[in-house]
Amino acid sequence: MALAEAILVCLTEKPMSGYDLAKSFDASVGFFWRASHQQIYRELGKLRERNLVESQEISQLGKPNRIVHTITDAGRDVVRQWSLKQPRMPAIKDDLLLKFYAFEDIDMAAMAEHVSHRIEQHETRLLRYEKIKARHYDGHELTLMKRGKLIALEMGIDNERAQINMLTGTLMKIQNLDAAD
Amino acid sequence: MALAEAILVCLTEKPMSGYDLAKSFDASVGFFWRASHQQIYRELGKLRERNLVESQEISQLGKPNRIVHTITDAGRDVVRQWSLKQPRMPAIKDDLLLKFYAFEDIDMAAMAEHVSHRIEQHETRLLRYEKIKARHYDGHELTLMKRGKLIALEMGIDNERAQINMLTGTLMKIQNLDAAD
DNA sequence: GGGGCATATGCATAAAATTGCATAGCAAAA
DNA sequence: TTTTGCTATGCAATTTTATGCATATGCCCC
Repeated sequence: MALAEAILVCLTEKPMSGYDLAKSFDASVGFFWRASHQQIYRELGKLRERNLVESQEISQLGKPNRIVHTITDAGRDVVRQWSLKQPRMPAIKDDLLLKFYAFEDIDMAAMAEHVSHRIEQHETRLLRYEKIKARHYDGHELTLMKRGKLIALEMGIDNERAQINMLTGTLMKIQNLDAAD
Repeated sequence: MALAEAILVCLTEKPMSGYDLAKSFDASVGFFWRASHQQIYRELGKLRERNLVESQEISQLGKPNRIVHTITDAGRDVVRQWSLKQPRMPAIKDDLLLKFYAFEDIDMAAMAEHVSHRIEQHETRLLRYEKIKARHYDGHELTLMKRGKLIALEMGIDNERAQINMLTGTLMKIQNLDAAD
């Protein structure tokens, strides 16, 4: 249900087309809310019907027309109301953790591989977030909106660091296990 | 798709009824894979059709009959194959993080409330995991399967601690922001 | 004797998410 | 010159997840 809110939140910053939103989801919001362009287009239709966004077609030379969506006052109201509600605990669905539960029926070398790979992915993300922080926040004047985003970004950075630590520890445990046999 | 595998993994330990599985999902596996009993019953039907589990009805006095499901050799094979595949990065969907992106349209007191509440939830979980560890693992002889589960449990514990740290830092940032205005 | 709780399984429906397909024009590289 | 990639939007089908309802028995407590 909160895809609607995720889109509205993005539009509080500036009007965007579906394509912009999809990119935005890939780049920034995507860390904590993933959505495909199909989902976004469908949801935009619903939002328009509920009068939470207004849509305007803009002609472009050499490119297909773009439809730019602007959040309405009613849309902002929905965001405000939603912000008061308790966010629910995110449901984790992690294949990797699950594999530890089948330790007897599993290839241990593959398992170590998986963990190493996961560490690399978190390191890539960490690097990306740190670059964003350095480029867009350090030494910049911060509006209230930017402060909020910065906090979220720093939460992301903290989280990546924590994951890397945890997984590094896990990798050592697996290797010790291997040595003991 | 991996609900099937989650169930099979649980059944590698011992045969269980749908009800047992649902409880198991609530208690242990549930940290990284949540599923309702309806989902589980439906999936069990599919697993039976694919001959990955065998089901046997057992009469009980005073209680409804229970249907106990046992993993087959084919089922174990599926688990083994699945364990070789790279687990995908879990998709995070977190309302709370999203709210930081709408900082201008949001009630700051409510925000602090949300973060505090989230901290409490993580503390509750942490306590539960530590209890399980003390009761079932510390000072016990560890089979290979138990070692795997212990690693997963310790990952859970690490994770809860990290979340609590992160959120505590976040709470302070929000309060400083408030004081600055 | 009634209400609530735990055991035990399942259907029906609705909402949400994923995946594949389709279109269409321009630009740059191979 | 063909292919690849980016901009830009969307339908259709399927899968997954969530929510509410339905049933049946027995236990414990008030």
